[in-house]
Amino acid sequence: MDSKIVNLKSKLEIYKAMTDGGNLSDCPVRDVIQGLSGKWSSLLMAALAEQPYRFGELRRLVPDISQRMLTQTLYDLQRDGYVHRKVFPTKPPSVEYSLTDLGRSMFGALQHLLQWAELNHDAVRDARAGFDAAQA
Amino acid sequence: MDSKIVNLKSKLEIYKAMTDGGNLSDCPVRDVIQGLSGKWSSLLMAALAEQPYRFGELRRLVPDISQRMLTQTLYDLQRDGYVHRKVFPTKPPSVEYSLTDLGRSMFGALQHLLQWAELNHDAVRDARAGFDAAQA
DNA sequence: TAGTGCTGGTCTCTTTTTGAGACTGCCAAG
DNA sequence: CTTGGCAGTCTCAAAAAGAGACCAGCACTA
Repeated sequence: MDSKIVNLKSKLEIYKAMTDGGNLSDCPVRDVIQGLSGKWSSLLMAALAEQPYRFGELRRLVPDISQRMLTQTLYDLQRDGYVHRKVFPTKPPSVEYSLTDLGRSMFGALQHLLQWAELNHDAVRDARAGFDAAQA
Repeated sequence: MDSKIVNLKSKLEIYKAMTDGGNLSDCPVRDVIQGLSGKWSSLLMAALAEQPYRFGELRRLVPDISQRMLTQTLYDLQRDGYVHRKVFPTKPPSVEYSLTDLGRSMFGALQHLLQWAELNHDAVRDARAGFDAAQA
């Protein structure tokens, strides 16, 4: 049931990479993580990891995202090289979004976290409930 | 150099877990991911995975976080059960933050993503630069 | 021929979240 | 007696996100 951790850097080194020796505003690791830490990024990555989707399909698949945020999140994911945007010159034109190789590679890493969330969400729920009860 | 993926669910299943069969606003997986998707959560988790820190130490360690967001992010992480907050009754009282077992477990999963970011940030940078150039 | 709907968005307005920084109370050192 | 460290809170401004109207172009329908 455990997933093996192979060749990971020490925790110390990971943290160092995120502070980048003081050059905080330009730290590349934080820069990359920032792009993934939006509210909708991981959800859309998970959807597109399953299969390519069109704009309207994604909208129906994730009904509680606003059109504005769907547009913008897809734009950001495309800009960072995770998502490919292909326009078909039909009438009206349709647009298909799919993962790039880089996107699939990144999702391979993100997947661990999503998996953890699925396996442990009741522990988090319990912690939250207990904390709120103790505060009251 | 590759890290082995053991016993991961199919991509389809992960996405399904995030949509939870239509029960979107109450989906536990999205709920958990939401708590981690803040701007500072992963950075503070990485710091505390290295060693316990006090409030002021964290503030100096991450100089570009505002005091308000440091307080609030630590509060949220504590509420979700990842972080333990221990008050020492010195004068003035000092407060130490450390990871719980749940927090360490979660960081084990998060670590893959941080590691990926470190290994691939130049690819993302390149993609971004290329995209911006193409837009201009 | 007028109305309806689908395509993938943009625009504006309001609400929420975040950031910057002043302020608190307590105590110890200089 | 002023200064500084401790761990925050409070207020106000700026940025981000959400809600929903609106756009052009074409197909289908009545």
